[in-house]
Amino acid sequence: MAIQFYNTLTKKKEEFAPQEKGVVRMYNCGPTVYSYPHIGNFRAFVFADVLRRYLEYRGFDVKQVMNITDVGHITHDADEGEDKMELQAKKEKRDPWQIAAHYGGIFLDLRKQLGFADALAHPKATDHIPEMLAMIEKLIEKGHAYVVGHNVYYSVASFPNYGKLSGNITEDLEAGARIEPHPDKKDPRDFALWKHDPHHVMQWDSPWGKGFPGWHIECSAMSMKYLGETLDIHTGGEDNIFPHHECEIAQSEAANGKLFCKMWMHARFLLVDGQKMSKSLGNFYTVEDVFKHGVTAPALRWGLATSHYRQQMNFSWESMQVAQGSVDKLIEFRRRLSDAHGAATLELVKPIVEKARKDFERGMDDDLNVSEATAALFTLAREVNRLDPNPQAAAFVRDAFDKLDTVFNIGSALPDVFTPEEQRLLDARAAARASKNWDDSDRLRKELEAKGVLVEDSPRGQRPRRARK
RNA sequence: GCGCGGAUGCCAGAGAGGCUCAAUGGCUCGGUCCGCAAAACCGAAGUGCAGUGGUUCGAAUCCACUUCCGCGCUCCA
Repeated sequence: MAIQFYNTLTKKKEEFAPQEKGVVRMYNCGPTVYSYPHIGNFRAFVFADVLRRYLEYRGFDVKQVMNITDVGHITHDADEGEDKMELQAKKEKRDPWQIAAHYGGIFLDLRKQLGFADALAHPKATDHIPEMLAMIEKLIEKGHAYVVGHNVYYSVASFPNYGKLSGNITEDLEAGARIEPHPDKKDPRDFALWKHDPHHVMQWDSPWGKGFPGWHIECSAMSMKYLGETLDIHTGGEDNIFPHHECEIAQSEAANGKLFCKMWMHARFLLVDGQKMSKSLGNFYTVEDVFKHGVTAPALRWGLATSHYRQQMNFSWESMQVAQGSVDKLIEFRRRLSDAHGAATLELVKPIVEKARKDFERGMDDDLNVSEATAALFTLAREVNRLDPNPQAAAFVRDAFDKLDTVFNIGSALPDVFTPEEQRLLDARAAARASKNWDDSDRLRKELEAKGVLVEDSPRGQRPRRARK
């Protein structure tokens, strides 16, 4: 069966077929690094990572680029209000460059902690000013942009397809009464490509004077630089659909005369207690907050990844606990496979594995139906546990499971490590058990538990593992 | 106003005409194993797919209307 994804552009599921056989060019809208990323941000990023990993699982060479926006977002309109970077800089009494470096670093570190596959590049807007200027000049040449004073605007009227992604048309927007006439703009829908503002801290020279790039141009310029004029997949949060992605299409297609992207995929918002996460409601959690609650990185990953990306997901601490339980269960399954001593043969186990693989792929092929895919993993675990495989059969299952887990990547193959002190206590407990000294044995187990090491006894001796906390 | 998406068992959450009188986790109860604990496994319980009407031999699944909820419409992943 072919891989199908829901395309925001066509509003239906479509068979996925990249331009170049076996290669996927994917651009993910990344964070604006003005503050700590929250788990809602990470839902979109985890979605992008799982998508990338599944495509790799399916044998594609995925060229993935995720930008880091470190300039240019303005709090209100493309013309007024304060740049968020600069606002935060004032709060922290630092300059915007420091803010960008600081939070950008945190973002990359969290990616690592959450087990993200490395992207081909994480281009920063500030490193690509020349590319943006070149694109703006091209747009002016082609008559899609115009200069007013030291500012440059994109002329929406020059691009008839404007609105094809979001379905927004001018009249509707006006009905929403959000568009106000602007003295410099020929059309209220027009948006800034280059802005002049003497108060702005981050400034660059341009043919139109000192200024800074507009809100959308970075993604057009950078995706073209790293991935070419036509992308196979472009992802982002649902809020990016309009105006951000609509404007990207307008800029890129006007500049290059080519389709900008074939497949648009958007992750829906993460809600908290049924409402959108927002600072004013106080239901705003950073990744760190979640870790502080004792949720492990794999569990957060799992929790964010295993509800369908096009479905609003309701975050709760209970849902995190459920995710933790699921992850622990699968990790435990993986552990047992390394320690198998049952009787079931390879022949018995093979059809179970085959079925799991088939079900897993059928689910993921269908627009990343993660519920079906994870159900296959749990069924695999239960059926294999029931059979109790011999070492050879277990090794076969283990290899298959590890392959499947490259998609959700809960890190189940990572061994537990114990400190010398913990190892000493474990040895002592093993000795106590050998002489049936249950009092010492139980005492040592408690001691180990306090250190975060859980010990389970089996007919073949004790089995220690690190508590997932 | 315009445009999306949703309402499934105690909870989370799949299923999009018959193979599903509802996958998979969790929860509860009983059991196997077992020094204890844990894990694993086995079994049981519970409900009937928001409501109404329709299409059909047959509907969570299609159509219509109703009710409720969330999101977008230049801050946002």
